Amino acid sequence: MTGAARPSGRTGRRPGASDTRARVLQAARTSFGERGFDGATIRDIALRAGVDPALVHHYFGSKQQLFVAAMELPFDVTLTVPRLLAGPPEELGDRFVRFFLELWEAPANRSLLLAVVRSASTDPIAAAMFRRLLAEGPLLALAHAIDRPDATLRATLAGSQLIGLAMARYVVAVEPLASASTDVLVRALGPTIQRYLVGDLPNLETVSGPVEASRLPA
Amino acid sequence: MTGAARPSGRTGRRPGASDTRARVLQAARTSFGERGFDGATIRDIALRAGVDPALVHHYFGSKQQLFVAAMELPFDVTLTVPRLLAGPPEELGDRFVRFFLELWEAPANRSLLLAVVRSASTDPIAAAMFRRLLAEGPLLALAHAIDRPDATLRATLAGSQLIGLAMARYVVAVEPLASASTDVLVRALGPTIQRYLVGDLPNLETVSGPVEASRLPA
DNA sequence: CACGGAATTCATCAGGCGTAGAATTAAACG
DNA sequence: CGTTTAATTCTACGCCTGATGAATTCCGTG
Repeated sequence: MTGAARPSGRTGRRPGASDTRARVLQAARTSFGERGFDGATIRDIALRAGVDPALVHHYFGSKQQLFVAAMELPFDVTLTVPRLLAGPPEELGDRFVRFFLELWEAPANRSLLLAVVRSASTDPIAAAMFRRLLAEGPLLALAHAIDRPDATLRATLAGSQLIGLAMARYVVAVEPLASASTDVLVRALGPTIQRYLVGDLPNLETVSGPVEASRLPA
Repeated sequence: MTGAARPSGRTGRRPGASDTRARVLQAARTSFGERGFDGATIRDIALRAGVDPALVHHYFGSKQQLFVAAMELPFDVTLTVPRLLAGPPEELGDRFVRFFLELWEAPANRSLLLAVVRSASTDPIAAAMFRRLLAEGPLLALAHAIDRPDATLRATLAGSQLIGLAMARYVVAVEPLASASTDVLVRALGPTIQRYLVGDLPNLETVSGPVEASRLPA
């Protein structure tokens, strides 16, 4: 335990160094992660950080700005792309699923990711983050690196499966998915991701024929 | 347009027959669908129904009870199971994906389904509905009808892919998934669902060996 | 040691929320 | 026609929310 840090009782600046800003950010991630953007309250976040609610505003301005600040990813996702591409190409799906699960299993990331997913359903800014993670993150980079047609569609297809896994396993905790081991999930989902990214997706546009032609501007 | 039905202005019972209850339910579905349980307000629902907010309480008691009443499925899902089992077994995945998409594309169901998904992230009752739809709905019935091991895991795996599709396509509208045609999606997701339900999922429990044994009570 | 600026709290505001009860009107029933 | 019952609105309470501005205490610099 970090020792729940109650409000100071006395007014004015506290003696000693201050990691308050970081504590507020962590409290925000926890609260947003548990209740989503709308459900979380500045008062609750301040309480968890052991701080007066007004201080949160002093640091971050508004609830939205606090959310944006708290949702900054603590690492660079693009760095993971080469690591995923290394290794046998036919196991790429497995590697990605494992990477995705390790991301979620780490407690440091967990509440942040939960917060984005929980909030994306109702908050437009969170929805934009969500869309960016799913459609412009490492999935798209991978899909482009593998040089097959329909890269963006492939990336979002894979993303949809992974988001569904996150929803079922972490957000609403559907059994037996929620308690399944990482290995089981890799074996179950790996081939799916593999097929979406590099496999044959039959006739994705051929059938609807003239549609694309008419979509082109003159 | 249904002709936005403003509040009557005069107090007391209105002359003529009254479809108010149904209009409130429909307004509730729309509002819950757009903003989720927390985001929707009784005042907004009443406004859409052209009615005083107090009437909503008079009919349904509380916001939670209104939600439950509004989320009643307008059809019997179990009836669809035999229809899905009929036809070539190797196309079962395709049929299910098509069935799922038709469900969502119908405007009558759309807002209701959106409401459940949007609310499941934060409201426990909605989360329970969500879990029930995903783990006890037609997917589980199908998985049991096909007689292979790990039926519940198979059902939730398929469910996770479909929920992910719903999130990406309908809730946050990730392109190009949101604009993809039904046919494209059936061709892309059909084989995934097929594999989850009836395919070979290698070594799902063999590896972790003693785990289940020790889980059994004496 | 003096002083400016940063950190922290207090008190408070205006607004929206779910909910409750009383009052009013129309329909249903005998 | 009289009475009961259902439908509808009005008014309002109490609570919680995000936000603001002034007051207090400490740190850092000269």
